Amino acid sequence: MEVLANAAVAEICKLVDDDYAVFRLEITQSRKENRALRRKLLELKVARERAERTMRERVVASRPSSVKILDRYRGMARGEGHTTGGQRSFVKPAGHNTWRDDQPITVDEGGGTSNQHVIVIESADAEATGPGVKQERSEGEEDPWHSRDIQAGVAGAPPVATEDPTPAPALPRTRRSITEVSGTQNAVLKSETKTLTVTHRLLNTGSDHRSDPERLGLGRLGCPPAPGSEFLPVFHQSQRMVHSRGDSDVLDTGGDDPSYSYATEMDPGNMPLGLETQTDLSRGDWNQYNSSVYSEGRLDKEGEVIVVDEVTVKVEGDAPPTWNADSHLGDGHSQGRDFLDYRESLETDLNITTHSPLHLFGDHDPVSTSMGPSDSHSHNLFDQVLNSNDRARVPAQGVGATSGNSKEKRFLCMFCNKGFSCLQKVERHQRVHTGEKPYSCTQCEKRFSRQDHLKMHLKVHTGERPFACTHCGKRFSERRYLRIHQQKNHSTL
DNA sequence: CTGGGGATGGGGCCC
DNA sequence: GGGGCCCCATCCCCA
Repeated sequence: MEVLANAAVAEICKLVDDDYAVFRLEITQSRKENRALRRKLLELKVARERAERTMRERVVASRPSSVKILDRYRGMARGEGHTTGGQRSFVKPAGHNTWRDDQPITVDEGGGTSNQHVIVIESADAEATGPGVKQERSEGEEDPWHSRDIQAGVAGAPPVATEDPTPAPALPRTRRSITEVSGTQNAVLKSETKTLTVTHRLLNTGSDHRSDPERLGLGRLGCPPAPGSEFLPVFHQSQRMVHSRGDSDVLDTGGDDPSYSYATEMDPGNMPLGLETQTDLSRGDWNQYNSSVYSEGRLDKEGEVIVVDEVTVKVEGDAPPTWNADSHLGDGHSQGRDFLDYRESLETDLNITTHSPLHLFGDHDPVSTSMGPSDSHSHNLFDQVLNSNDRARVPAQGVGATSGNSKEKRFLCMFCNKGFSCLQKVERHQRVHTGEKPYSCTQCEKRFSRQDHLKMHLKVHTGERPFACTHCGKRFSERRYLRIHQQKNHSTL
């Protein structure tokens, strides 16, 4: 037994290491690409400045009245600017000859300095060149994989994002950038700036559906259409605990934070940027695992493919993460720390509108499943999800989860694609996958995913047996027991 | 093996 | 429409 366990652990570790190596390779490639882009940008800038200078001299010679304007522009380009318009320039950090990943990019805007954070999620076929995360750094960030903060702009005004006016070119490599500037003026910059590219395919259930949000019916970042009805994959994150007893379960770190409870559905018209965070989480190597998970769900409803390839993540701020993967990871797997930290950085910002259930899958590292809420339970989340999928899939194969025979089931579980008629149901259902058990018994600390289950459980403590047999007087805690009892013992009566 | 009982997931109804 | 609740089915454990 022990030998088997050790062998299993060794295999798991090997898988982790392999995946980590792949991931690191992708990171490296992405960084290289990012550096190249930065260099290119710098060259363009220099060339433009030179051209402007030339033009300025020419204008000075002909129209002295233009000097002021051009000087102003020039100054702006150097980062001294006082522009109020759309012209912005990057200021190359002093002392560096080339752009590096960790260099801040200062966006001079209106005399203030803003941080420029852009993440572009490009189509999945970029995988051919290595599905990497090309991260653009901003001030205060030390390492892209430790980039802690993704703010979806939930609080306050909705995030303003401007898509690149030029329509995304057709495949194979569509790219769209949405730039947000977190700074004094919260202005929106178009992405003539550098972009951070994240390759991702979310919920690609296998078909070769490409990543045109419009085609997918996402609008800007919305919900994909589905044949016959609106299918809304629901991303859900609910509160951790309702009746917290302060137990030490590793996954209750978010329990006391009221803001930890939120649920979001991908709404075509109101798609918060949190979605992007979500999608970002599952990019890269996760796809490997995701595909296996989602393909299970796909068995139910072939053709109901949800693909989100191009989404944008807003990165800003310096808010520290509230949940550290360190506390959830055993030692000996620190190789994946960066990986996990990055993931956590995307997840733990409480302002993120949506919360990726994928984080519960973690990477396809079974060891990491200990991060799941079900850690304290008899089986890990990995098994739980798969088993749950199997279970949930059964009824869906019948009439079809979205066939709408009785009631239109337009809310799709993003884990298994199972359809539900209302949002609460799918949120409730998704706890099967996430392992969330927000309802805790105050008597025995047992937890439940549903309130009614907790209520039922409480009868164990109270000894409540409200259902009495009218024939023999025997009492039962649930009606079903009474019915079974009566069928067996009093069926002839 | 069987029955009782706890846990859990889905569907439906009511407010 | 959402939340709460109930009913039902199923799985599992245990005596």
